[in-house]
Order: sequence, then structure tokens, then C-alpha cells
Amino acid sequence: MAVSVVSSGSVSNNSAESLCPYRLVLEHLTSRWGVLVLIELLEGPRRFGELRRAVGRVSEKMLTQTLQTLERDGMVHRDAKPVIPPRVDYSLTELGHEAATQVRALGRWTQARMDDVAQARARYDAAKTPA
Amino acid sequence: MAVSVVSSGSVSNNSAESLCPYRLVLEHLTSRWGVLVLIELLEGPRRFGELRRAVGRVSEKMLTQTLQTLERDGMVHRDAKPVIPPRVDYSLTELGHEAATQVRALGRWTQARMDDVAQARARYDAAKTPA
DNA sequence: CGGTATCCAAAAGGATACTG
DNA sequence: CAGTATCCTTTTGGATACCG
Repeated sequence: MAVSVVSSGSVSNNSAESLCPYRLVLEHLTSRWGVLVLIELLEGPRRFGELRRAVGRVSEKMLTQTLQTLERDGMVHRDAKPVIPPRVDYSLTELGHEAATQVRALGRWTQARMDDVAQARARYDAAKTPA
Repeated sequence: MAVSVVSSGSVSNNSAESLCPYRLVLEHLTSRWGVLVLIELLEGPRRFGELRRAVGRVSEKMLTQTLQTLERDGMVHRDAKPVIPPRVDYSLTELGHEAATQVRALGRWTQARMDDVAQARARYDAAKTPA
């Protein structure tokens, strides 16, 4: 009856605030900036500034936060070189590589299906606004 | 240089507010309640109240919003029976079934890897708080 | 039952300034 | 360069009340 990823039921009712732990990790992987960081890192190691430019419009705060979360979850490896000026390289761990590959697959699937989505929306909107 | 899901680069810089369209759809699929609804519907059609109980602690507002978004994107089919009291069945479209399958796969992978994540976190936290 | 509408609290997110 | 700290705006989400 309830939603579970593993068996046929039960979401493992998230009491109040905290959802089941895996849900939190999943949200990190699929978060707005997490997705883009993972996909970019799939191309190879990147410096902080490179990621910033690659991702587009991220504030330093959010990129930092995203990277720290992914590092803590064991998805991203942070290599800070003790030089002046500072140089920090980020790369995927093996775990992160597995995750990123799946995230990218879902992203690609979505892109490939955007025409279907657009058509569905057109139908939906037309039905809603017949006037 | 920039993150793209399709080629080797470019996130397709999201100018300001709106991200590229596919990113929005991806966020619908991977949203807090979207994930749980898709996974539950993979088990079969569900009524509004059934989904509400299965997902756990969702407000009516959020479940309605989630279902409407997924319906508009063509992932979910809504079948409202004209009876008293009202009865509405939700089910996955073919598109939604494809999406849900991938979402569930990512969810399952995450669950299967939770031990690795926990260990990574323990290491990270230990390194941060050596005192 | 299956919603919609409104209001309010909480969290996410960005701009700016500053540091090692 | 790669952050951290602070402030403020925007978005998200829940509680409540009401409707068909």
C-alpha cells in the first residue's frame, strides 16, 4: 500500500520532518545544482571556478554547499592543493561515478522525451482553457 | 566546459530564473513527492486517498500540486469518475512508466549504497571534527 | 471524497562583503 | 582562487477552512 523502492509497498512513512535517510541522499543527487555538478564532473576533474562557469548561474554559496554535501555523501572527492593562490580540484569517486551515470541517463531520457512532454502539456492546457 | 546531458559540455546556461525546459521536467520527476508518487503508481492505479496514505505525510495541497504537474507533463493519467462521492483514479502513462522505472532504479541504487554513504559521512565528519 | 483558496512558517537561494 | 559570513528575497510547504 505504501511506496517503497525496494519491495512492493510502503514508502516507509516519513514521520514529520525527516524522510528516510536514502531519500535525503537521493535529493542531494537530484537537487538543482547537484545534477549539473555530477554531470559536469563526469567529463573529468574540475576546479571550483571551472564548475562555476560550467554550471552557469550558481552563486558561490550554493556551489560550495552542493559540493560539500556531495563530498560528505562520498560522491565527490576534494583535492585542495596547498598553494598560493589556492587550487582545489573536484572529481567523482567511484560511488559518485555510478550515481552521476544514472542521473545523466535520466537527464538524457528527459531531454529525448521533451517533445512528448510538450505535446502532453499542449493537450492539458487546451483542455483546461477551452474558452 | 559547461554541463550538458547530451554532449560533452555546456549546461546550457540557465539565464536567471528559468532553467532549460528539460531541467524543469527533471525536477518534477525527482521532486520530493514526485518520486514517491511515481514509484507508488508503478504498483498500479491508485485513488487520491490511497496515494495520500501510501506516500505518508503529504498535505492535500502538495499531493494535488504534484499530481497536476505530473499530469500536465504527460506522466500521469487522471480518471475522474462522475459519481457521488467523487472517485478519481491515477495511473502512469507509458511515458510516466518509463520515467518511474528509472526513478525507482536510482532510488534502489541509492538504498543499496546507503552503507557506503554512511561510511563516507563518518569519515568526513571525523576529519572535520578531530577535536 | 477530492479537491480549491488563503494564510502563514520554514527553508532554499542569491548578493554582497570579507578572509586565508 | 576558493571559500566563509551575513543579510535579505523568493520559493516551498503545511494548516485550515470551505466547495461540488
